[in-house]
Amino acid sequence: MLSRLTFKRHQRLTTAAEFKAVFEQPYKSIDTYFTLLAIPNHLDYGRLGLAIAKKRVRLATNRNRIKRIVRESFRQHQHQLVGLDFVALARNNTTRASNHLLFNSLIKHWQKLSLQYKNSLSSSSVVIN
RNA sequence: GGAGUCGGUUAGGUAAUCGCUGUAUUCAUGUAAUGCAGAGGAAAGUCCGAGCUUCACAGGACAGGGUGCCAGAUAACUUCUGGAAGGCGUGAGCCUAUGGAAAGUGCCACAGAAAAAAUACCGCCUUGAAAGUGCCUAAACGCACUUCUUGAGGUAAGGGUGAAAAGGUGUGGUAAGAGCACACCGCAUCUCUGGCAACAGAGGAUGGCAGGGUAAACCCCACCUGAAGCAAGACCAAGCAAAGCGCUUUGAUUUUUCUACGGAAGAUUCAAAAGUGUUGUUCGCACUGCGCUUGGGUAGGUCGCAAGAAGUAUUUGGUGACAAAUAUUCCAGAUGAAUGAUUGCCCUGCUGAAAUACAUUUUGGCAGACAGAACUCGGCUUAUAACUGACUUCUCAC
RNA sequence: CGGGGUGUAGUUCAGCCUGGUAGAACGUUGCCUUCGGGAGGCAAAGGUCGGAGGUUCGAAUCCUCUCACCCCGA
Repeated sequence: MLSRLTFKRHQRLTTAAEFKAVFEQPYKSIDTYFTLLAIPNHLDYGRLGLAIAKKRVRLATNRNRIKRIVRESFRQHQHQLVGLDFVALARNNTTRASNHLLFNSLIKHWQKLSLQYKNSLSSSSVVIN
């Protein structure tokens, strides 16, 4: 099913309740450009929400650019992001960085968060056993 | 070539791969495939003006707000076009809330005699008194002159100011002076001529001048103006829970208490205004409890939502803004918010190097701005890359 | 998206409506007091009034444009 790299509406967080859930007790990954939050969603695909604050990125053009980059990166790496809900938050430096830098940063975030998720899965299974 | 003024155009292109939103068609009805469409000149600031929607209505008077040379354009405007006047610039050009200060009120710091109707300080002039000096005389009177002295009158020429000082210059005139008179200039009023008008005119007549600035101070005059906004509003679905407090004034009636016997305070009943909405007040209109505090529920979907004061082309009218006619086109509709990412080649600009026929070629590097629709239009303002046209001025060459 | 408000010493605010001198408190610095510090007393410094134009003789104040920040709204 996930052989194609699509990004459809159901793969996005749309309601306030879904966003609130992610902010409750997430796995975090932070660097100079982004703060990423993630929780398990018990689905066989990943979902992404964007929270680019107007306070952090003042111009609408830049906000749109950052959102597109995050979505594009998520689309390309969605195979390793199954079963998680993500929320991406922008930081102060994000506006000044080039597209290339942002892509590299995001790749590291995906790896880190998916690793955390897998570790927690294995540890919980050990406890059950 | 330098400096500058006024416009105009475009908003990098293309290919490959992977995506996003809407819509049409197809089928196996889906997390599908294919086709088509998919940000701007400012989408921005929200500074104006409209459409549209709601508020039982958009009605009157006053208040409040806006605009302010004239004529026109427009659905409308604080916009635009053409013209007038004033100012700035060598010039091309640019700027101007540009009606009224002889309707009234206010303000004009400091300085200055005075900041507005000059009882006008100093000064100047005439003159009375006083004092002094000189002449004369026996002395006084008298005459002449003087004054850190003083009274009365005339005067607005001059006066270290100030942003601003009461028409200017000259001549006459006078005790000194003054539009007091005259000449020229300026000003005001009336008239004539041109212009739809603002206004213009070294046209004519009259007037000695009519009394500073400020109206983006109040104000007067003319014209305009209901309010809020698509989170307006309509519908569907889901859902809960209500509680407490307060509610004026006047008149009359009955009654209780206090009393300095005039009254005062409280309660009952009735009547009248009443309360809310209509920007403020009032009349009018509509509705009938209203206000405050605490608490509870939902924040999902559909419509509004894109064929319009629409775009493009041509013709005609007009100096122009613009209008009319004909033909033709359908051109974004998202909602934690689509319109993108990567790479190659080309294009444009800047810059380095090399070659030479000295303004071309080759090659390398960097850059490609400002910025993202959120109901829709017409403007204004601000941000901003490149190309390009016309004109002005300066320098050099011919 | 729409509506509204605020920008003045280092900080929190007056002054603006009604135009001519920018002021208060806290803080800072210096001196006094104390064995020393704190508290207290005295004195001083510190301002493009967010920015740019306009009106006026003169603008923190009036008008226009602009830049930040804040608040409210199904």
